[in-house]
Amino acid sequence: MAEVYIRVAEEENEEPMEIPSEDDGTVLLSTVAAQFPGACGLRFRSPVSQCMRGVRLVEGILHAPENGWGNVVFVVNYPKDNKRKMEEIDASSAVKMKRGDMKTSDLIVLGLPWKTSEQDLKDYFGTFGEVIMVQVKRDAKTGNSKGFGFVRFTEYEVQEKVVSQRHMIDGRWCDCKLPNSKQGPDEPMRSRKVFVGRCTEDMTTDDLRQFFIQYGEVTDVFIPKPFRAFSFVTFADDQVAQALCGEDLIIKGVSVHISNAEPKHGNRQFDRTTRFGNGFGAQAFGSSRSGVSGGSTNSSLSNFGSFSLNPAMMAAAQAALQSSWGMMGMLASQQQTSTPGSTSSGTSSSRDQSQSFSAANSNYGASSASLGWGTGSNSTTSGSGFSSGFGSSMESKSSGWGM
DNA sequence: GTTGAGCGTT
Repeated sequence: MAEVYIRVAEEENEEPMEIPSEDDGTVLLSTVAAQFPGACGLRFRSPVSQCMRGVRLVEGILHAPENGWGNVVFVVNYPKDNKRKMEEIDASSAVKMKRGDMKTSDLIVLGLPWKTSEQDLKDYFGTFGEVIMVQVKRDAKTGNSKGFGFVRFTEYEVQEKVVSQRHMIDGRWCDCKLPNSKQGPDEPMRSRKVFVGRCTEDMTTDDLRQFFIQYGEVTDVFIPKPFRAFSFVTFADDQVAQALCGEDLIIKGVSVHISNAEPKHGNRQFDRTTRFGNGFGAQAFGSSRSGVSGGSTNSSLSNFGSFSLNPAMMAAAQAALQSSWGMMGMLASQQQTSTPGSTSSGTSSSRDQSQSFSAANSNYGASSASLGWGTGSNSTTSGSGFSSGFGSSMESKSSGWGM
């Protein structure tokens, strides 16, 4: 049977990407999320009513509208669209807004194929917005690329977009970040990254990404190589990350432990515990919890008041609603296995430039196919325990976590 | 087997 694709785009007018449906005509949310990280649903403009309509979503499975998927371009829903109003009063974004003058800076582009040229970078990044400058760093003598470069945009919004996702450039996944030289005291980071302990060797970056996406948008997964039984998962939203700390989650039938990611060695950290001290009704935080993993929790819950809970609660609610991991896993395992060997993506550490896989969108996510984890019971992870990581340590991460 | 790469000649 011929494969059926549906057309999905981030915005109504953007160029759609084709996403494969399942044999039964449904589309897995995880398939959508593989291309649009953080996606939580789809909507489309009804040709009849001209209104946007939601696509039915049950247990992680998207069901076609009554007349089938057709040619309509479906638009991705993100949790933040629902959250935005609340986020506007969220402390962190309020602080961000307050700071106002957001200028662009050079971004380091890591993981470039050796062959990538400045023109290639310009062509690629030009699709995001106006590019002021690109560089590929090369060895002075040989002229060979060092595998990284820099890019700068005119618009800060574009920069934010670019750092928020990974980039397929000439067949390799690349990361764009603020360079070390630029992440100074004025770009503090609350930790969006968690440490995942007790990992097993068969957990791939895709496995982790697909698992953790149920809690919120995942921006990075790092698995040290060679195998070291732990990994790092970075979320778009620090509160999601913090909410997970302390949890024991079941991935592929294995209990992993989530805790704070410690600042990477070599990361300068400026101690800047006073950041919150002024301007906002923030005296409450002043009481320092300097340690990362302090013990006592319950006292600090009250401080943040109503708003701090929202993103994490959304995450929890989402997790509860999509208790479907067993099912998704089973469906995924019906897809054809492919992708010879490669455990794929992530911030892959092998600089094996020999990989020349076709950059075409083809079958990302197919690599998740082989996961046949038997338990249908991830639900154990969601209901309980989401409270534990809550109170502690939300406030302390004013900086130093630029990871 | 519970804390990760790589960071800018001019």
